[in-house]
Amino acid sequence: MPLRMSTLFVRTLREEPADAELPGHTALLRAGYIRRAGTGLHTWLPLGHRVYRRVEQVVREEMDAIGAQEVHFPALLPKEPYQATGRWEEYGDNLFRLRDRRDNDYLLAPTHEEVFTLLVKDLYASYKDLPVSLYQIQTKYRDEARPRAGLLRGREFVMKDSYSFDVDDAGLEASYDAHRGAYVRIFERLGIPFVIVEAMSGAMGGSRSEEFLAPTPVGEDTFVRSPGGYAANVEAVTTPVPPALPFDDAPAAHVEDTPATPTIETLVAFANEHHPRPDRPWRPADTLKNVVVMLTHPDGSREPLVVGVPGDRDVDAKRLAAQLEPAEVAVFDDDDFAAHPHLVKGYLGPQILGAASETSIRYLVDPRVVTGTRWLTGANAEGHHVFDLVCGRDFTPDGVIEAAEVRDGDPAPDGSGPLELARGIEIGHIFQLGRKYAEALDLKVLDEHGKLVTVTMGSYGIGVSRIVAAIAEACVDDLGLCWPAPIAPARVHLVAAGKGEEINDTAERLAAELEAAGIEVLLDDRPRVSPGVKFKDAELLGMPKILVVGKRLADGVVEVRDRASGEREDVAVDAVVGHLVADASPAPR
RNA sequence: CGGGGUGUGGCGCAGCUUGGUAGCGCACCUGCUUUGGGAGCAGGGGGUCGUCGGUUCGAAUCCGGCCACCCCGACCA
Repeated sequence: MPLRMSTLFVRTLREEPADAELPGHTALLRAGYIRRAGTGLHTWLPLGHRVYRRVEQVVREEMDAIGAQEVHFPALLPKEPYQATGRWEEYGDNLFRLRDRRDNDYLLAPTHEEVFTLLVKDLYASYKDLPVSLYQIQTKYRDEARPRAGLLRGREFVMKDSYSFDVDDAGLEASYDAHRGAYVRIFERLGIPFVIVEAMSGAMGGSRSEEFLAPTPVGEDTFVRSPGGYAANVEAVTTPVPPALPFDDAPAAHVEDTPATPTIETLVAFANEHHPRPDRPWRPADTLKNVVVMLTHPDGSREPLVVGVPGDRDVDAKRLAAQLEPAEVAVFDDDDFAAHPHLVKGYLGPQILGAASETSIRYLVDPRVVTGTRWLTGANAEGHHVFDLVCGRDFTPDGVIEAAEVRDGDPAPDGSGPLELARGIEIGHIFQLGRKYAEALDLKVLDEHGKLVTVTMGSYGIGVSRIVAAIAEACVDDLGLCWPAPIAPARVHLVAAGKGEEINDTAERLAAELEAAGIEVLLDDRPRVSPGVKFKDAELLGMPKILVVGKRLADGVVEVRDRASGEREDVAVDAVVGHLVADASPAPR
């Protein structure tokens, strides 16, 4: 049975809702696929839910195909498992917490590592039971500080999350690869363009990790790629380490008066005027910029940290935060400076920094700051800087940190060429959790020698509702939506344009024949609606093909339009079903 | 959590400065006309003006509190 516009629960909007956010989100609202129910909350209407269910089904089929088994947990969970892993605290305000009538704490789960781990622990005790992969398609909740971008960052969203359980690293590797393959097939089937990038494992802990991103300018994630095939989330980009330099002939470090030079810009200008270099002017890259932040560790303790980067680069707050997780990073405010009088704002230098120093403040530097590099940097006194401070001679950092901003043109870490920055929507994330959760929750099995071993886990997520939004953003144009065939609510939007029994009867007959041939049809059978309105709605709703039965029927001809390309062709009415069936079949090779 | 803005039928907005019992477009209902690019005419239904309090003979309009929502930033699948 075709879907009928005359009875479909939908109302298209001519105007853009005031709270529409992105082009695709606007189109979904205008086309009547979704309704906003509150901040970060959306209702799926029949058309939208149809698309959503198709995405879900593709995901389900490919998960089943790698032998993963579907389960379903409650979204509402007691806090205890999350306390055991520390995430009841770590998740902070982003966790929806609630209390029952007996004052017990609960949460609306943002993700389900803990309960999956405990489930396997409850039922399995032997290496013979492993490996096993379990998944669910479940509504997740995050109390986002600022929900935005329509469906892309809501407070409620649907995620497919799966978890693999293996006895050893080789097993985990195989489970990870199986999921990776399934994800590639899922996104290919959905017809959504994607790139796979190296990622940070983030708040989940763990090691190997990759993200699947749908490239689009409206994406919230920044990633890089090189001509040679390197691709990474900007948070995960590593900096090639230059070789150490000899410094035997370097002059001794010397402190100079540099009044009123609290910024790199003022410092470089002053140095060029009063202490010019013999070979070339001073440049920001010659300076070592030291940024102090305040860390708050999960146990609540606070620690100042200084990060040194070449002065021509800013610290990227996201990269810094990703490196320091699970600690929280905050700017060092005036009160903090007052409490640490050694730290002179604008004139920080490494001489008094480092775990072994008088202040014992941890000092981490950019990987470009290698032994033998020579710097112009703060002298820890108002209006003073030190010149020719040599790394490895005059100061020794406590370690390196990837916190400096990444720029277009920076070299890829694997030597595959200059990096290009781009934006994308994260639609999938796979990573090897390792034993973090198994250890925290004591998931162990007996191995073949009768010895207890801790299970190693992988965690794999796909944002199901987010994919619908990502595809809408990827496919939207001035006229409206345009779905890839595999997830479109119907393959053909059949417009009965004009009045007359013959037009209506023919439209009805073609709809029935197409459905009988396995082609889903959305039939615009609304009486007394002008052709113009039907055309606009057809374009807005975005079925891949629009079939118009109208005035040319008198000549035995109907019109087939391709929504994506806009191409139109006249087809004999008797041939059009065969034409559309052939179009829907896979191309012969 | 900082900064800015907005709350008026289902949707988009005007009215507020200068208080006098609510209006326009879209959508919806009825009738006639129209029918290949969001039709025309006529008639009609639908709003405690976010909320609580204050000022006033009288408040959508002025004053105060609260709430909600949007944008930019900080933070995150």
